[in-house]
Amino acid sequence: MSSTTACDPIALLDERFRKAIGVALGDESVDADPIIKPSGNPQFGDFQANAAMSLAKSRGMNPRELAQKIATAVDLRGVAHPAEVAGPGFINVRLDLDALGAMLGSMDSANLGVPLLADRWGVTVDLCGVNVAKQMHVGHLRATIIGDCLARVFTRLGRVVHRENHLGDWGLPIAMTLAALRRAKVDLDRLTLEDLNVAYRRAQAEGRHDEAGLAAAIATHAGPHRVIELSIQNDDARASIDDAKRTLLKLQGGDEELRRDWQKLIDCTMKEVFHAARIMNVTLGPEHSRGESFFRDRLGGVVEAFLKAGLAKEDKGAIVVPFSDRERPLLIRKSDGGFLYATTDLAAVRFRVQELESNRVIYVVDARQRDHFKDVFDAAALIGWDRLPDGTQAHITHLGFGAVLGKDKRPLKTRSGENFTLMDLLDEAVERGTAEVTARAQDPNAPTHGLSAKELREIGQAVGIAAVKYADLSSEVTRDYVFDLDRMIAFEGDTGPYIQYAHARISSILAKSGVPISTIAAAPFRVAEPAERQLALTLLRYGTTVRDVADALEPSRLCSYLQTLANAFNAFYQACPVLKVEDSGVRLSRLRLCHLVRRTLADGLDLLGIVAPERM
RNA sequence: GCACCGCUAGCUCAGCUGGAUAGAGCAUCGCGCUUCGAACGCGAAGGUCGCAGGUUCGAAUCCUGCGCGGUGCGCCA
Repeated sequence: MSSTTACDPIALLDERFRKAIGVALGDESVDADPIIKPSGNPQFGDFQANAAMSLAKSRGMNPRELAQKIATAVDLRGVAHPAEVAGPGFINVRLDLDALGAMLGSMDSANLGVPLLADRWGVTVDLCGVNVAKQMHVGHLRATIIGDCLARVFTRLGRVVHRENHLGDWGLPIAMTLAALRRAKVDLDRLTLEDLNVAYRRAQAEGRHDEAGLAAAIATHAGPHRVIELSIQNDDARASIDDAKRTLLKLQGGDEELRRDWQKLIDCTMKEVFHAARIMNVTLGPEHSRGESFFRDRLGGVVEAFLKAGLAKEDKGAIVVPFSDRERPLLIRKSDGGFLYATTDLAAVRFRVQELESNRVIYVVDARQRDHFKDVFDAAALIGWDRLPDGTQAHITHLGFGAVLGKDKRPLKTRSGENFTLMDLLDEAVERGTAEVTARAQDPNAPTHGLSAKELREIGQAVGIAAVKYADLSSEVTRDYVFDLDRMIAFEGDTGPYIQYAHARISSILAKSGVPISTIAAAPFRVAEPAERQLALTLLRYGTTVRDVADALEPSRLCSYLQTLANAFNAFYQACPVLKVEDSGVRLSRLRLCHLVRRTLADGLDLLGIVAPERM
């Protein structure tokens, strides 16, 4: 028995029932999934095996009879009470108290029952995805914290993780902004992100001129938005576009002065990105930045490789990669010889798989780019860039998250009517969190009473940011994102602060007990009360939950788990006295349960990138 | 025109390879602190799971069609 199954009742029961099914069907070589699940209702026990019904169906047997055979054959000695058959063929299992205690003891180790995945290859997570010269908006919140969470989870599972912040730092838009700033003779050393953002938008507006693009958009039934967008143009654009193109050529040519100015735009942008990352408790620094410019010398090679492999062809002066199963090809070189973001993305796929040696690449990017990534990934597969040097197949996934809109389905606005930026959201969250914490600290009985304003603000930030991050991470990634500040920064119910609160309560109990941790950690578990049992069973699901989050790329499962655990603790705490209970054995057992819950909550919150204060 | 995503309680959402009576939170109505932290717990009420067929012992879940909403669709990124 591995250290993981030692504290995972489902894995243990799976093993036992697998054998029993072979025996019951009279064929020892049968290896069918017993389908072990937690019981939906405590009256049916702790777990159920649901395999008998489907197995009986495919073999033309009576489901209840087969269930009975399996229940008789299964060896649950030292694990659970005898299995019972119910309903159309459910097999119910109730764990033995000693076994439950032993499993808890096994979980109460350094890794909390989280399995280590032995895999020498890396996992690359494409996250954040900011554009130079643009303010971060609430959409970047998702790309940043979902990516950060997954990176933490894979790291926790023992994988080597590469965080890749694929900056939009190259190409015509940046050149346009740079050219516009230079024309306006703006002092780039005193640049603010707001100046940059304004210049970016103005440059974009000025540069909208694209007759060829418009014709193509109409001819290929492009969406109405695109057609309208391309239609609103004027001839003045020609001049600024030309200026931008000249600037881009000089920049690409290595012009020293231009290169320095370009770097100033990046520095100005990233300063705020890293600031936001610190506030959000996201692990993201300069070492994770690898922008489009990094790949600029590889773009020609990408096109050549496709041409050489016979996978690309010329079409109307451009180079495209056609697909057999759809009309739309992937454009990798424009008719004017320039490259596109598809070219860059192909270079990045190749780099991530073959140079970073990742057999798992996850793109946490807006769902609207689904078609684009499908094309890029398919093209990469055609040419074999989805395989590591030794031939190992890499799994490349676009984790597309939904649009971020207000209740009115329009872009978010602040009270003053400006665009709602990420910093606006974070500032508001920290402010409200601090106000909440400060208000509660006024109570003389509050554990936070008497803390300094600085301390209260630190806690307030942790609480406010937890509210925002939890609200985002707890809903299904792929769904559209309906943004409501008041609900997002809520502190009651199904929220991040609810989980933090449980953690703080436990920290307080443990401190108040005066019992050394070493004594607590050595106490035998004595799980008797229903609320204790429920809490114990919930605890034991932690390891598989973390693994499931990585498999499914769904942070919301971890949120849901932690919410259930905190809830089970609160119910337990209500029903079972800890410090006040007479029996010292029970008291120590409950303290150890508290300690294990605290560690699990802290670990889980950390995987979400949420700080768990001792007091709040 | 084609493709993709979504539709579950008044609101916001869970629902894990099809399983027992579809679950939370918010809001509403009750109950519980001379305090092991009430940012909590217990209970009540609230649902033709978009609609219609189909598959089967069993469907919110799988298949088909339709409706509504959103998004995307070659020289921007």
